[in-house]
Amino acid sequence: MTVDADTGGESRVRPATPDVPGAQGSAPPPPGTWSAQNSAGYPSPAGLTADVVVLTVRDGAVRVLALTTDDGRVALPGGFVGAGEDPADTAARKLTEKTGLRDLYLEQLGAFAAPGRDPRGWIPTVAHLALVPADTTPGDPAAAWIDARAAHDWAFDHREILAAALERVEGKLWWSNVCVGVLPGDFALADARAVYDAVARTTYDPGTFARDLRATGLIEPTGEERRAGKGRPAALYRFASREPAWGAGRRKRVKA
Amino acid sequence: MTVDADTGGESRVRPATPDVPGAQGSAPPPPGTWSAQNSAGYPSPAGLTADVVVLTVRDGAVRVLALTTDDGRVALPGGFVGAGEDPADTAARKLTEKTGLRDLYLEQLGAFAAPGRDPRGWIPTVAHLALVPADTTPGDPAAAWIDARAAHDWAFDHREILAAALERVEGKLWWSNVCVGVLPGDFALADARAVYDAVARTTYDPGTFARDLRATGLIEPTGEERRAGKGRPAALYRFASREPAWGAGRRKRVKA
DNA sequence: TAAATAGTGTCTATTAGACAATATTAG
DNA sequence: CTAATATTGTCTAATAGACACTATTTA
Repeated sequence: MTVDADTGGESRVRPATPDVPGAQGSAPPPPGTWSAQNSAGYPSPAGLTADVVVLTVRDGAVRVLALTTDDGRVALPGGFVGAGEDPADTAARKLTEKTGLRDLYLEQLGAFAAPGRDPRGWIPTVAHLALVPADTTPGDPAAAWIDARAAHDWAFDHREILAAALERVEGKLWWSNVCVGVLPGDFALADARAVYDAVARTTYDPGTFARDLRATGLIEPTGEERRAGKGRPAALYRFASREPAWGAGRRKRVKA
Repeated sequence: MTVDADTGGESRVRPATPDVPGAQGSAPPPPGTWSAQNSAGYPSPAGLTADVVVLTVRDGAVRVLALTTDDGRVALPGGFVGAGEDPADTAARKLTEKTGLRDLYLEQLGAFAAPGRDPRGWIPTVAHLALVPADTTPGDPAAAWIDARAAHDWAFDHREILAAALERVEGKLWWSNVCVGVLPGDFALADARAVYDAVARTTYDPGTFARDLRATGLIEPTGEERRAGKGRPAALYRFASREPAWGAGRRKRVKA
Protein backbone atom coordinates (compact mmCIF):
# COMPACT_ATOMS: atom_id res chain seq x y z
CA MET A 1 0.00 0.00 0.00
CA THR A 2 1.48 1.44 -0.05
CA VAL A 3 -0.07 4.51 -0.04
CA ASP A 4 -0.44 7.72 1.65
CA ALA A 5 -0.83 11.25 0.53
CA ASP A 6 1.83 13.58 1.72
CA THR A 7 1.31 16.60 -0.40
CA GLY A 8 4.28 17.42 -2.53
CA GLY A 9 4.70 20.63 -4.44
CA GLU A 10 3.19 20.58 -7.90
CA SER A 11 1.33 22.64 -10.42
CA ARG A 12 -0.41 25.62 -8.94
CA VAL A 13 -2.92 28.16 -9.99
CA ARG A 14 -4.17 29.98 -12.98
CA PRO A 15 -7.55 31.51 -13.71
CA ALA A 16 -10.16 28.87 -14.41
CA THR A 17 -13.87 28.40 -14.51
CA PRO A 18 -15.16 27.36 -11.13
CA ASP A 19 -16.58 23.89 -10.70
CA VAL A 20 -18.69 25.00 -7.83
CA PRO A 21 -22.32 25.87 -7.19
CA GLY A 22 -23.24 29.47 -7.60
CA ALA A 23 -20.68 29.96 -10.31
CA GLN A 24 -23.09 29.16 -13.12
CA GLY A 25 -26.06 30.27 -11.05
CA SER A 26 -27.86 33.56 -10.56
CA ALA A 27 -25.34 35.89 -9.01
CA PRO A 28 -22.10 35.89 -10.99
CA PRO A 29 -19.02 35.78 -8.79
CA PRO A 30 -16.85 38.88 -8.50
CA PRO A 31 -14.28 38.95 -11.26
CA GLY A 32 -11.31 39.25 -8.96
CA THR A 33 -11.10 37.33 -5.74
CA TRP A 34 -13.35 36.57 -2.86
CA SER A 35 -12.43 37.35 0.68
CA ALA A 36 -13.96 36.76 4.06
CA GLN A 37 -13.69 37.90 7.62
CA ASN A 38 -14.94 36.31 10.79
CA SER A 39 -16.85 37.97 13.58
CA ALA A 40 -13.66 38.44 15.58
CA GLY A 41 -12.20 40.55 12.80
CA TYR A 42 -9.68 38.06 11.44
CA PRO A 43 -9.47 37.06 7.79
CA SER A 44 -10.98 33.65 7.19
CA PRO A 45 -11.25 31.30 4.23
CA ALA A 46 -13.64 32.50 1.56
CA GLY A 47 -15.07 29.02 1.39
CA LEU A 48 -14.37 25.34 1.73
CA THR A 49 -14.83 22.90 -1.11
CA ALA A 50 -14.93 19.15 -1.46
CA ASP A 51 -13.50 17.64 -4.64
CA VAL A 52 -13.92 14.06 -5.73
CA VAL A 53 -11.61 11.92 -7.80
CA VAL A 54 -14.11 9.51 -9.35
CA LEU A 55 -12.27 6.53 -10.76
CA THR A 56 -13.31 3.47 -12.68
CA VAL A 57 -11.65 0.87 -14.85
CA ARG A 58 -12.74 0.51 -18.45
CA ASP A 59 -11.03 -1.05 -21.44
CA GLY A 60 -8.07 -1.99 -19.31
CA ALA A 61 -7.31 1.53 -18.18
CA VAL A 62 -8.04 3.57 -15.09
CA ARG A 63 -10.34 6.42 -15.98
CA VAL A 64 -11.29 9.53 -14.08
CA LEU A 65 -14.44 11.59 -14.34
CA ALA A 66 -13.53 15.07 -15.52
CA LEU A 67 -15.46 18.23 -16.29
CA THR A 68 -14.39 20.43 -19.14
CA THR A 69 -14.07 24.07 -18.22
CA ASP A 70 -14.84 27.02 -20.45
CA ASP A 71 -11.21 27.55 -21.25
CA GLY A 72 -10.67 23.98 -22.33
CA ARG A 73 -9.05 22.62 -19.22
CA VAL A 74 -10.28 19.69 -17.20
CA ALA A 75 -11.36 19.77 -13.59
CA LEU A 76 -12.50 17.35 -10.94
CA PRO A 77 -16.11 17.45 -9.82
CA GLY A 78 -16.56 19.27 -6.58
CA GLY A 79 -18.51 21.92 -4.82
CA PHE A 80 -18.75 24.18 -1.83
CA VAL A 81 -19.22 22.64 1.57
CA GLY A 82 -22.29 24.21 3.11
CA ALA A 83 -22.35 25.58 6.62
CA GLY A 84 -23.08 22.70 8.96
CA GLU A 85 -22.20 20.15 6.30
CA ASP A 86 -19.55 17.47 6.51
CA PRO A 87 -17.17 17.57 3.51
CA ALA A 88 -17.75 13.84 3.07
CA ASP A 89 -21.45 14.55 2.58
CA THR A 90 -20.64 17.27 0.09
CA ALA A 91 -18.49 14.83 -1.81
CA ALA A 92 -21.22 12.18 -1.74
CA ARG A 93 -23.74 14.73 -2.96
CA LYS A 94 -21.55 15.79 -5.86
CA LEU A 95 -20.91 12.18 -6.71
CA THR A 96 -24.62 11.46 -6.87
CA GLU A 97 -25.17 14.52 -9.02
CA LYS A 98 -22.57 13.47 -11.54
CA THR A 99 -23.16 9.72 -11.62
CA GLY A 100 -26.64 9.12 -10.22
CA LEU A 101 -25.12 6.61 -7.80
CA ARG A 102 -25.40 6.36 -4.04
CA ASP A 103 -23.60 4.53 -1.27
CA LEU A 104 -20.34 4.34 -3.09
CA TYR A 105 -16.85 3.63 -1.89
CA LEU A 106 -15.74 7.06 -0.78
CA GLU A 107 -12.74 7.98 1.32
CA GLN A 108 -10.90 11.16 2.10
CA LEU A 109 -7.57 11.81 0.41
CA GLY A 110 -6.62 14.85 2.40
CA ALA A 111 -6.72 18.61 2.48
CA PHE A 112 -5.22 20.69 -0.29
CA ALA A 113 -4.81 24.24 0.89
CA ALA A 114 -1.68 25.68 -0.64
CA PRO A 115 -1.91 29.46 -0.94
CA GLY A 116 -3.18 30.47 -4.35
CA ARG A 117 -4.45 27.02 -5.28
CA ASP A 118 -7.79 28.62 -6.15
CA PRO A 119 -7.58 31.89 -8.11
CA ARG A 120 -10.89 33.00 -6.65
CA GLY A 121 -9.46 33.37 -3.19
CA TRP A 122 -8.57 31.49 -0.06
CA ILE A 123 -10.51 28.29 -0.62
CA PRO A 124 -9.05 25.08 0.78
CA THR A 125 -10.44 21.82 -0.55
CA VAL A 126 -10.94 18.43 1.00
CA ALA A 127 -10.15 15.89 -1.70
CA HIS A 128 -11.95 12.56 -1.82
CA LEU A 129 -11.58 9.31 -3.70
CA ALA A 130 -14.47 7.30 -5.10
CA LEU A 131 -14.56 4.18 -7.23
CA VAL A 132 -17.63 3.48 -9.33
CA PRO A 133 -18.78 0.66 -11.64
CA ALA A 134 -17.36 0.52 -15.13
CA ASP A 135 -20.72 1.05 -16.78
CA THR A 136 -21.44 4.32 -15.01
CA THR A 137 -22.45 7.04 -17.43
CA PRO A 138 -21.88 10.63 -16.38
CA GLY A 139 -25.15 12.39 -15.63
CA ASP A 140 -23.65 15.75 -16.43
CA PRO A 141 -23.14 16.33 -20.19
CA ALA A 142 -20.01 18.33 -19.40
CA ALA A 143 -18.51 15.33 -17.62
CA ALA A 144 -16.56 12.60 -19.37
CA TRP A 145 -14.28 9.70 -18.58
CA ILE A 146 -10.66 10.36 -19.45
CA ASP A 147 -7.54 8.30 -19.03
CA ALA A 148 -6.35 8.93 -15.50
CA ARG A 149 -2.71 8.31 -16.32
CA ALA A 150 -2.53 10.30 -19.55
CA ALA A 151 -1.39 13.90 -19.55
CA HIS A 152 -4.16 16.48 -19.30
CA ASP A 153 -4.39 20.17 -18.70
CA TRP A 154 -5.87 20.14 -15.22
CA ALA A 155 -7.31 23.23 -13.60
CA PHE A 156 -6.43 24.29 -10.06
CA ASP A 157 -4.15 21.78 -8.33
CA HIS A 158 -6.22 18.91 -9.63
CA ARG A 159 -3.27 17.17 -11.22
CA GLU A 160 -1.71 16.87 -7.81
CA ILE A 161 -4.96 15.60 -6.30
CA LEU A 162 -5.35 13.01 -9.03
CA ALA A 163 -1.79 11.81 -8.46
CA ALA A 164 -2.54 11.34 -4.78
CA ALA A 165 -5.67 9.37 -5.66
CA LEU A 166 -3.84 7.02 -8.00
CA GLU A 167 -1.10 6.44 -5.49
CA ARG A 168 -3.68 5.66 -2.84
CA VAL A 169 -5.54 3.14 -4.97
CA GLU A 170 -2.37 1.39 -6.08
CA GLY A 171 -1.13 1.15 -2.54
CA LYS A 172 -4.32 -0.24 -1.09
CA LEU A 173 -5.03 -2.61 -3.93
CA TRP A 174 -3.97 -5.85 -2.31
CA TRP A 175 -4.61 -4.77 1.25
CA SER A 176 -8.18 -3.59 1.09
CA ASN A 177 -11.42 -3.95 -0.79
CA VAL A 178 -10.81 -0.61 -2.46
CA CYS A 179 -11.96 -2.12 -5.77
CA VAL A 180 -15.35 -2.98 -4.34
CA GLY A 181 -16.77 0.09 -5.99
CA VAL A 182 -15.70 -0.88 -9.47
CA LEU A 183 -16.93 -4.45 -9.45
CA PRO A 184 -20.62 -5.31 -9.51
CA GLY A 185 -22.24 -7.14 -6.63
CA ASP A 186 -21.48 -10.49 -8.23
CA PHE A 187 -18.35 -10.89 -10.27
CA ALA A 188 -16.11 -13.59 -11.71
CA LEU A 189 -12.46 -13.77 -10.79
CA ALA A 190 -11.64 -12.79 -14.36
CA ASP A 191 -13.56 -9.56 -13.87
CA ALA A 192 -11.65 -8.79 -10.73
CA ARG A 193 -8.39 -9.66 -12.43
CA ALA A 194 -9.05 -7.18 -15.23
CA VAL A 195 -9.54 -4.44 -12.65
CA TYR A 196 -6.48 -5.38 -10.65
CA ASP A 197 -4.41 -5.62 -13.83
CA ALA A 198 -5.38 -2.11 -14.83
CA VAL A 199 -4.73 -0.57 -11.44
CA ALA A 200 -1.42 -2.35 -10.91
CA ARG A 201 -0.35 -1.92 -14.52
CA THR A 202 0.62 -5.54 -14.80
CA THR A 203 -0.82 -8.86 -15.94
CA TYR A 204 -1.49 -11.28 -13.15
CA ASP A 205 -1.40 -15.00 -13.71
CA PRO A 206 -5.03 -16.20 -13.56
CA GLY A 207 -4.30 -19.10 -11.24
CA THR A 208 -2.09 -17.22 -8.86
CA PHE A 209 -4.49 -14.30 -8.89
CA ALA A 210 -7.41 -16.47 -7.86
CA ARG A 211 -5.46 -18.09 -5.08
CA ASP A 212 -4.17 -14.81 -3.71
CA LEU A 213 -7.39 -12.83 -3.92
CA ARG A 214 -9.21 -15.60 -2.10
CA ALA A 215 -6.44 -15.63 0.50
CA THR A 216 -7.15 -12.00 1.40
CA GLY A 217 -10.42 -13.12 2.93
CA LEU A 218 -12.16 -10.14 1.35
CA ILE A 219 -14.31 -12.10 -1.08
CA GLU A 220 -16.67 -15.03 -0.72
CA PRO A 221 -18.30 -17.31 -3.31
CA THR A 222 -21.95 -16.70 -4.06
CA GLY A 223 -22.53 -20.28 -5.19
CA GLU A 224 -23.77 -18.99 -8.54
CA GLU A 225 -22.12 -19.50 -11.90
CA ARG A 226 -22.01 -17.38 -14.99
CA ARG A 227 -21.69 -18.73 -18.50
CA ALA A 228 -20.63 -16.15 -21.04
CA GLY A 229 -19.96 -17.47 -24.52
CA LYS A 230 -17.41 -20.11 -25.02
CA GLY A 231 -15.54 -21.63 -22.13
CA ARG A 232 -16.24 -23.17 -18.81
CA PRO A 233 -18.64 -21.21 -16.60
CA ALA A 234 -17.07 -18.99 -13.99
CA ALA A 235 -17.91 -19.16 -10.32
CA LEU A 236 -19.21 -15.87 -8.98
CA TYR A 237 -17.93 -14.07 -5.93
CA ARG A 238 -18.88 -11.05 -3.91
CA PHE A 239 -17.01 -8.87 -1.49
CA ALA A 240 -17.72 -9.93 2.07
CA SER A 241 -18.23 -6.28 2.90
CA ARG A 242 -18.96 -3.35 0.63
CA GLU A 243 -17.72 -0.98 3.31
CA PRO A 244 -14.03 -0.07 3.28
CA ALA A 245 -12.16 -3.00 4.82
CA TRP A 246 -8.66 -4.35 5.15
CA GLY A 247 -7.64 -7.81 4.01
CA ALA A 248 -4.93 -10.20 5.08
CA GLY A 249 -2.50 -8.49 2.74
CA ARG A 250 -0.68 -9.76 -0.28
CA ARG A 251 2.86 -8.83 -1.01
CA LYS A 252 2.33 -7.89 -4.61
CA ARG A 253 4.23 -5.73 -6.98
CA VAL A 254 2.10 -2.89 -8.20
CA LYS A 255 4.39 -1.71 -10.94
CA ALA A 256 5.71 -3.83 -13.79
CA MET B 1 1.22 -0.63 6.50
CA THR B 2 0.14 0.15 5.74
CA VAL B 3 -2.11 2.57 6.52
CA ASP B 4 -4.45 5.17 5.57
CA ALA B 5 -6.75 7.43 7.42
CA ASP B 6 -10.34 7.17 6.42
CA THR B 7 -12.10 9.13 9.05
CA GLY B 8 -14.54 7.07 10.99
CA GLY B 9 -17.18 8.55 13.25
CA GLU B 10 -15.99 9.15 16.78
CA SER B 11 -16.27 11.44 19.69
CA ARG B 12 -17.47 14.87 18.75
CA VAL B 13 -17.70 18.20 20.40
CA ARG B 14 -18.11 19.81 23.73
CA PRO B 15 -17.07 23.23 24.95
CA ALA B 16 -13.36 23.49 25.47
CA THR B 17 -10.62 25.99 25.81
CA PRO B 18 -9.20 26.92 22.43
CA ASP B 19 -5.64 25.92 21.57
CA VAL B 20 -5.29 28.74 19.13
CA PRO B 21 -3.58 32.10 18.97
CA GLY B 22 -5.65 35.00 20.13
CA ALA B 23 -7.54 32.86 22.58
CA GLN B 24 -5.30 33.66 25.51
CA GLY B 25 -4.34 37.02 24.02
CA SER B 26 -5.79 40.50 24.31
CA ALA B 27 -9.30 40.29 22.90
CA PRO B 28 -11.24 37.46 24.50
CA PRO B 29 -13.22 35.44 21.98
CA PRO B 30 -16.99 35.81 21.92
CA PRO B 31 -18.58 33.42 24.38
CA GLY B 32 -20.85 31.80 21.81
CA THR B 33 -19.60 31.09 18.34
CA TRP B 34 -17.73 32.81 15.61
CA SER B 35 -19.14 33.19 12.18
CA ALA B 36 -17.91 34.49 8.88
CA GLN B 37 -19.21 35.56 5.52
CA ASN B 38 -17.42 35.97 2.24
CA SER B 39 -17.63 38.91 -0.12
CA ALA B 40 -20.21 37.12 -2.23
CA GLY B 41 -22.53 36.94 0.74
CA TYR B 42 -22.22 33.24 1.50
CA PRO B 43 -21.35 31.86 4.91
CA SER B 44 -17.76 30.73 5.09
CA PRO B 45 -15.60 28.98 7.66
CA ALA B 46 -14.76 31.14 10.65
CA GLY B 47 -11.19 29.96 10.37
CA LEU B 48 -8.88 27.14 9.41
CA THR B 49 -6.55 25.50 11.89
CA ALA B 50 -3.62 23.13 11.65
CA ASP B 51 -3.19 20.60 14.43
CA VAL B 52 -0.12 18.48 15.00
CA VAL B 53 0.13 15.05 16.54
CA VAL B 54 3.68 15.17 17.87
CA LEU B 55 4.85 11.67 18.68
CA THR B 56 7.97 10.22 20.16
CA VAL B 57 9.02 6.98 21.80
CA ARG B 58 10.25 7.03 25.35
CA ASP B 59 10.55 4.29 27.95
CA GLY B 60 9.17 1.79 25.51
CA ALA B 61 5.92 3.62 24.88
CA VAL B 62 4.65 5.93 22.19
CA ARG B 63 4.06 9.34 23.66
CA VAL B 64 2.19 12.33 22.34
CA LEU B 65 2.69 15.98 23.13
CA ALA B 66 -0.44 17.34 24.77
CA LEU B 67 -1.50 20.68 26.16
CA THR B 68 -3.67 20.83 29.24
CA THR B 69 -6.67 23.05 28.86
CA ASP B 70 -8.23 25.18 31.58
CA ASP B 71 -10.96 22.65 32.20
CA GLY B 72 -8.52 19.80 32.67
CA ARG B 73 -8.79 18.17 29.27
CA VAL B 74 -5.92 17.56 26.91
CA ALA B 75 -5.54 18.99 23.44
CA LEU B 76 -3.16 18.69 20.52
CA PRO B 77 -0.96 21.67 19.71
CA GLY B 78 -2.28 23.66 16.81
CA GLY B 79 -3.14 27.09 15.62
CA PHE B 80 -4.90 29.17 13.07
CA VAL B 81 -3.67 29.06 9.51
CA GLY B 82 -2.95 32.60 8.45
CA ALA B 83 -4.22 34.07 5.20
CA GLY B 84 -1.73 33.17 2.50
CA GLU B 85 -0.19 30.46 4.65
CA ASP B 86 0.08 26.78 3.85
CA PRO B 87 -1.32 24.59 6.66
CA ALA B 88 1.89 22.58 6.55
CA ASP B 89 3.80 25.75 7.41
CA THR B 90 1.42 26.49 10.23
CA ALA B 91 1.99 23.01 11.57
CA ALA B 92 5.75 23.41 11.28
CA ARG B 93 5.57 26.75 13.04
CA LYS B 94 3.54 25.31 15.92
CA LEU B 95 5.92 22.41 16.14
CA THR B 96 8.89 24.73 16.46
CA GLU B 97 7.09 26.77 19.09
CA LYS B 98 6.38 23.74 21.23
CA THR B 99 9.61 21.81 20.76
CA GLY B 100 12.21 24.26 19.53
CA LEU B 101 12.94 21.89 16.67
CA ARG B 102 13.05 22.51 12.95
CA ASP B 103 13.06 20.42 9.80
CA LEU B 104 11.21 17.55 11.34
CA TYR B 105 9.39 14.64 9.80
CA LEU B 106 5.99 16.15 9.14
CA GLU B 107 3.20 14.79 7.02
CA GLN B 108 -0.45 15.54 6.61
CA LEU B 109 -3.00 13.19 8.13
CA GLY B 110 -6.06 14.70 6.58
CA ALA B 111 -8.84 17.19 7.10
CA PHE B 112 -11.19 16.97 10.03
CA ALA B 113 -14.21 19.09 9.39
CA ALA B 114 -17.23 17.41 10.90
CA PRO B 115 -19.90 19.95 11.80
CA GLY B 116 -19.60 21.04 15.39
CA ARG B 117 -16.11 19.65 15.89
CA ASP B 118 -15.08 23.05 17.22
CA PRO B 119 -17.55 24.69 19.62
CA ARG B 120 -16.33 28.12 18.60
CA GLY B 121 -17.81 27.80 15.14
CA TRP B 122 -17.17 26.42 11.69
CA ILE B 123 -13.45 25.75 11.91
CA PRO B 124 -12.08 22.82 9.93
CA THR B 125 -8.64 21.58 10.84
CA VAL B 126 -5.84 20.04 8.83
CA ALA B 127 -4.25 17.42 11.03
CA HIS B 128 -0.55 16.63 10.77
CA LEU B 129 1.78 13.99 12.09
CA ALA B 130 5.28 14.68 13.36
CA LEU B 131 7.86 12.43 15.00
CA VAL B 132 10.53 13.99 17.17
CA PRO B 133 13.57 12.74 19.09
CA ALA B 134 13.02 11.02 22.41
CA ASP B 135 14.92 13.67 24.35
CA THR B 136 12.79 16.55 23.16
CA THR B 137 11.58 18.68 26.05
CA PRO B 138 8.42 20.69 25.52
CA GLY B 139 9.17 24.40 25.30
CA ASP B 140 5.70 25.26 26.49
CA PRO B 141 5.20 24.67 30.23
CA ALA B 142 1.60 23.71 29.54
CA ALA B 143 2.76 20.94 27.22
CA ALA B 144 3.68 17.48 28.40
CA TRP B 145 4.33 14.02 27.02
CA ILE B 146 1.54 11.58 27.74
CA ASP B 147 1.04 7.96 26.78
CA ALA B 148 -0.47 8.00 23.31
CA ARG B 149 -2.33 4.74 23.76
CA ALA B 150 -3.71 5.37 27.24
CA ALA B 151 -7.16 6.82 27.72
CA HIS B 152 -7.33 10.57 28.07
CA ASP B 153 -10.01 13.19 28.06
CA TRP B 154 -9.27 14.82 24.74
CA ALA B 155 -10.78 18.12 23.70
CA PHE B 156 -12.42 18.66 20.31
CA ASP B 157 -12.14 15.62 18.04
CA HIS B 158 -8.53 15.15 19.04
CA ARG B 159 -9.03 11.58 20.14
CA GLU B 160 -10.05 10.72 16.61
CA ILE B 161 -7.10 12.60 15.16
CA LEU B 162 -4.67 10.83 17.47
CA ALA B 163 -6.13 7.46 16.49
CA ALA B 164 -5.55 8.29 12.83
CA ALA B 165 -1.97 9.26 13.62
CA LEU B 166 -1.20 6.03 15.44
CA GLU B 167 -2.73 3.96 12.68
CA ARG B 168 -0.66 5.83 10.13
CA VAL B 169 2.60 5.30 11.97
CA GLU B 170 1.96 1.62 12.57
CA GLY B 171 1.06 1.05 8.97
CA LYS B 172 4.08 2.82 7.55
CA LEU B 173 6.56 1.42 10.03
CA TRP B 174 8.22 -1.22 7.85
CA TRP B 175 7.57 0.50 4.56
CA SER B 176 9.01 3.92 5.14
CA ASN B 177 11.51 5.85 7.17
CA VAL B 178 8.70 7.27 9.27
CA CYS B 179 10.82 6.70 12.40
CA VAL B 180 13.57 8.92 11.09
CA GLY B 181 12.30 11.71 13.29
CA VAL B 182 12.57 9.75 16.50
CA LEU B 183 16.07 8.43 16.04
CA PRO B 184 19.13 10.68 16.23
CA GLY B 185 21.37 11.18 13.23
CA ASP B 186 23.51 8.24 14.23
CA PHE B 187 21.92 5.31 15.98
CA ALA B 188 22.61 1.70 16.82
CA LEU B 189 20.34 -1.06 15.64
CA ALA B 190 19.30 -1.61 19.25
CA ASP B 191 18.05 1.98 19.38
CA ALA B 192 16.02 1.47 16.26
CA ARG B 193 14.68 -1.80 17.58
CA ALA B 194 13.43 -0.16 20.76
CA VAL B 195 11.50 2.35 18.66
CA TYR B 196 10.07 -0.27 16.34
CA ASP B 197 9.14 -2.47 19.28
CA ALA B 198 7.19 0.35 20.87
CA VAL B 199 5.35 1.34 17.72
CA ALA B 200 4.50 -2.21 16.70
CA ARG B 201 3.76 -3.29 20.25
CA THR B 202 5.89 -6.38 19.91
CA THR B 203 9.40 -7.56 20.61
CA TYR B 204 11.48 -8.18 17.55
CA ASP B 205 14.29 -10.69 17.51
CA PRO B 206 17.53 -8.67 17.44
CA GLY B 207 19.09 -10.72 14.69
CA THR B 208 16.07 -10.84 12.45
CA PHE B 209 15.41 -7.17 13.09
CA ALA B 210 18.89 -6.19 11.97
CA ARG B 211 18.66 -8.28 8.84
CA ASP B 212 15.23 -6.96 7.91
CA LEU B 213 15.84 -3.29 8.64
CA ARG B 214 18.99 -3.40 6.54
CA ALA B 215 17.05 -5.12 3.78
CA THR B 216 14.70 -2.15 3.49
CA GLY B 217 17.55 -0.16 2.04
CA LEU B 218 16.53 2.81 4.16
CA ILE B 219 19.57 2.84 6.44
CA GLU B 220 23.31 2.83 5.84
CA PRO B 221 26.27 2.22 8.15
CA THR B 222 28.22 5.29 9.23
CA GLY B 223 31.39 3.31 9.88
CA GLU B 224 31.45 4.58 13.44
CA GLU B 225 31.01 2.54 16.58
CA ARG B 226 29.55 3.36 19.93
CA ARG B 227 30.57 1.75 23.19
CA ALA B 228 28.10 2.21 26.01
CA GLY B 229 28.91 0.40 29.22
CA LYS B 230 29.26 -3.30 29.14
CA GLY B 231 29.03 -5.24 25.97
CA ARG B 232 30.48 -5.25 22.50
CA PRO B 233 30.40 -1.85 20.76
CA ALA B 234 27.51 -1.28 18.41
CA ALA B 235 27.93 -0.24 14.80
CA LEU B 236 26.16 3.02 14.03
CA TYR B 237 23.76 3.62 11.19
CA ARG B 238 21.97 6.56 9.72
CA PHE B 239 18.90 6.88 7.51
CA ALA B 240 19.94 7.27 3.88
CA SER B 241 17.44 10.11 3.64
CA ARG B 242 15.86 12.17 6.38
CA GLU B 243 13.06 13.14 4.01
CA PRO B 244 9.99 10.91 3.91
CA ALA B 245 10.88 7.87 1.82
CA TRP B 246 9.62 4.41 1.04
CA GLY B 247 11.66 1.27 1.57
CA ALA B 248 11.61 -2.15 -0.03
CA GLY B 249 8.92 -3.25 2.37
CA ARG B 250 8.89 -5.88 5.04
CA ARG B 251 5.94 -8.07 5.65
CA LYS B 252 5.81 -7.62 9.38
CA ARG B 253 3.11 -8.09 11.90
CA VAL B 254 2.39 -4.86 13.69
CA LYS B 255 0.21 -6.30 16.40
CA ALA B 256 1.19 -9.07 18.78
C1' DT C 1 37.58 -15.59 33.93
C1' DA C 2 32.08 -14.20 33.90
C1' DA C 3 28.56 -11.17 32.39
C1' DA C 4 26.65 -8.32 29.09
C1' DT C 5 25.62 -6.60 24.76
C1' DA C 6 26.27 -6.95 19.50
C1' DG C 7 26.03 -9.41 15.54
C1' DT C 8 25.95 -13.86 12.38
C1' DG C 9 24.32 -18.26 10.76
C1' DT C 10 20.91 -21.65 10.05
C1' DC C 11 16.66 -24.00 9.95
C1' DT C 12 11.62 -24.14 8.86
C1' DA C 13 7.07 -22.71 7.42
C1' DT C 14 4.97 -19.52 4.46
C1' DT C 15 4.48 -17.07 0.39
C1' DA C 16 4.83 -15.09 -4.52
C1' DG C 17 5.47 -16.09 -9.06
C1' DA C 18 5.60 -19.10 -13.01
C1' DC C 19 3.52 -22.47 -15.44
C1' DA C 20 1.82 -27.13 -16.33
C1' DA C 21 -2.28 -29.85 -16.00
C1' DT C 22 -7.08 -30.61 -15.59
C1' DA C 23 -12.15 -29.24 -15.97
C1' DT C 24 -16.16 -27.62 -18.36
C1' DT C 25 -18.42 -25.31 -21.63
C1' DA C 26 -19.80 -23.89 -26.99
C1' DG C 27 -19.72 -25.05 -31.52
C1' DC D 1 -13.76 -33.74 -31.67
C1' DT D 2 -11.43 -28.60 -31.13
C1' DA D 3 -11.21 -24.11 -29.20
C1' DA D 4 -11.85 -21.32 -25.41
C1' DT D 5 -12.16 -20.13 -20.83
C1' DA D 6 -11.96 -21.50 -15.78
C1' DT D 7 -9.73 -23.72 -12.12
C1' DT D 8 -6.37 -26.67 -9.68
C1' DG D 9 -1.85 -28.40 -8.76
C1' DT D 10 3.18 -28.22 -8.61
C1' DC D 11 7.67 -26.40 -8.42
C1' DT D 12 11.10 -22.80 -7.01
C1' DA D 13 13.02 -18.76 -5.01
C1' DA D 14 12.40 -15.46 -1.60
C1' DT D 15 10.99 -14.23 2.93
C1' DA D 16 9.61 -14.08 8.04
C1' DG D 17 10.25 -15.89 12.32
C1' DA D 18 12.74 -18.49 15.73
C1' DC D 19 16.81 -19.43 17.86
C1' DA D 20 21.50 -21.16 18.31
C1' DC D 21 26.02 -19.56 17.89
C1' DT D 22 29.98 -16.37 17.61
C1' DA D 23 32.23 -11.75 18.69
C1' DT D 24 33.76 -8.03 21.54
C1' DT D 25 33.61 -5.38 25.24
C1' DT D 26 33.66 -4.25 30.83
C1' DA D 27 34.38 -5.75 35.37
